[in-house]
Amino acid sequence: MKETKERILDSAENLFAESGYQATSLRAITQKAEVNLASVNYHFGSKEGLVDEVIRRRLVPLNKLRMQQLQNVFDHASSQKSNPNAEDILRAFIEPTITFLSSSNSLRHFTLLIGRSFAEPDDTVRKIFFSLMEPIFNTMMKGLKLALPNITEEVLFWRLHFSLGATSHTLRCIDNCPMTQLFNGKDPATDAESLIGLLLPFVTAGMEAPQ
Amino acid sequence: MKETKERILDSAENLFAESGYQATSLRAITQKAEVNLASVNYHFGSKEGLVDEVIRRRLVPLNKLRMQQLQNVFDHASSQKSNPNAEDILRAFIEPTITFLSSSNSLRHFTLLIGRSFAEPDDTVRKIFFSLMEPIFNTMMKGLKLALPNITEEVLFWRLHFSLGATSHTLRCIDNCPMTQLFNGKDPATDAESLIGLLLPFVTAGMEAPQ
DNA sequence: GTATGTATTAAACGAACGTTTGAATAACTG
DNA sequence: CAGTTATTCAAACGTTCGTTTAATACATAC
Repeated sequence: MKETKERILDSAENLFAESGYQATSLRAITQKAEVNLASVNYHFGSKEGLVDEVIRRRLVPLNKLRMQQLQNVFDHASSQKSNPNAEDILRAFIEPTITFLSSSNSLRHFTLLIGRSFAEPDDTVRKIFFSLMEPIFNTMMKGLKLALPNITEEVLFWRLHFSLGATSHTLRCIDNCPMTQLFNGKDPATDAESLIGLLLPFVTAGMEAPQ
Repeated sequence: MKETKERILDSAENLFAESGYQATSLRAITQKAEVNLASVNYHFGSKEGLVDEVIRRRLVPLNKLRMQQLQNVFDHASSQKSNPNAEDILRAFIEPTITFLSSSNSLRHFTLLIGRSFAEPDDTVRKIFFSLMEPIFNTMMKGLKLALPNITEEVLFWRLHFSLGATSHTLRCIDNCPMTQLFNGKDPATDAESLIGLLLPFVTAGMEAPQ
C-alpha cells in the first residue's frame, strides 16, 4: 500500500487531467485514492497546495530535462562556432515532453494535465505553471534569435507562441480528442515517435517561414 | 434598456470568456446583467441552455461566413480548372475569425470564448462547440487534400489539428496572455491585420512542409 | 509503561451553487 | 374595461463544495 501523500497526488493528477482543476472535487480525489477527505488539507494545506505539488512533482524534473537538452544545443553550436538550429531548439522542448508522455501511464496523465495548464481558466494553476515555464521560454527565445537572425524578435515571439499552442493543444487532446471523432473510422497514430515526427516538422516550418 | 434575454447573453458571453463555463456562476451573470437570478432559468431553461445559446448566437453566423469563403475558394479554383491553395483554405477559416474579433468589443469577448471552447474541460461546452464546427473541419480537409495531394490524409489531419491548436491558443490569449508578461516591456501587436499576417504564414508553412 | 508527535477518522461547518416556487407586476388581447 | 398570458421578483430548496474540528490510533523515544 502506497503512502497516503503519494496516493493523493496520483489520484489528483489523474482527475485534474481528466476534468480540470475547478471541476474536480477533493471528495472525488480522496475517494479514488481511498483515503480520508481531511487528509488533503492535512498533507497539502489546501486544494491549491495540492495542485501546486501535483504540477511541481513532474514539471520540475521535466523542465530540467528540457533545459539540459537546450544547453546541449547551445554547447554543440558554440563548439562548432556556429549558431544553433531552430529545429533543435524546438526539439529540445517537444521531445522530452513526448517521451515523458509515453514512458508510463501515470506520466501520460500528467502530460494531459500540462496540456490543460496552458489553457486553464483558473489563475491558481496558470500562475504555478507559467512561473515554472518562464526560464524555458526565455532560453528558447534566446536560441531562436541566434538561429534565425533575419526574423525580428516580435515575430519570433509570436511564432513560439503559436508553436506552444499547437503543442499544448496536441497534448490536451491525446486521449480524448473531439477532432479525431470527426474523421470517423480514422484513428491517427498517437504514439510518441509519430507525434514528434508530425509536430516537429510542422512547427519548424512555421518558425522558419520567410518573413 | 436592452431586453432581458439579450442582457443575459451579453453578460454571460463576457464572463464565460473571462473565467470559463464552470467557474462562472449564474449569480455573477445576472448581477452583471442587472436582472433577476431566476430569469436565466425562465428564458433559457438551465445554465446549459444559456451557454448553448451564447455559443450559437455568434458561431452560426461566423461559420456561415467561413463556409462562404471556403466555397469561394473552391469556386475560384474550379473556374480556373486548378486546385485550391492551402493558404486560401486556411485563410477562409482564420480571416473571418480575426475580423469578427476586431469588429466590436462584444465580439471580442466571444472570440475569447471560442478560443476557450477548444479546450473547455466541460463536456457540455465541447459538444455544442464541435457539433457546430464539424462541417467546417470536414470542408477544410476536403480542400487541403486537393491543395496538397502529395501529403497523406493522416498527416493533413494532424497538421490541421496543429493549426487549430495554434489558432485557438492565440484567440484565448489575446487579452490576458501569460506569455506576453514573460517578455517584459514588449507588447506585441494584437490588432486584427497583424495577427492574420503573423498566424497565416505560420500555419501555411507548417501545412505545406515537405513530408 | 508513559509520554510525545504524527497520522487518520467521522462529523460538522459555513458558503456558494443551480434550480424551483408562488406571488406580484407588466404587457397584451378581445 | 376585464381576462389572459408573459415576465419579474424575493425567497427558499436541496446539494455540493473546501475546510475545520476534536477524538482516536499509531508510532517512536525515554
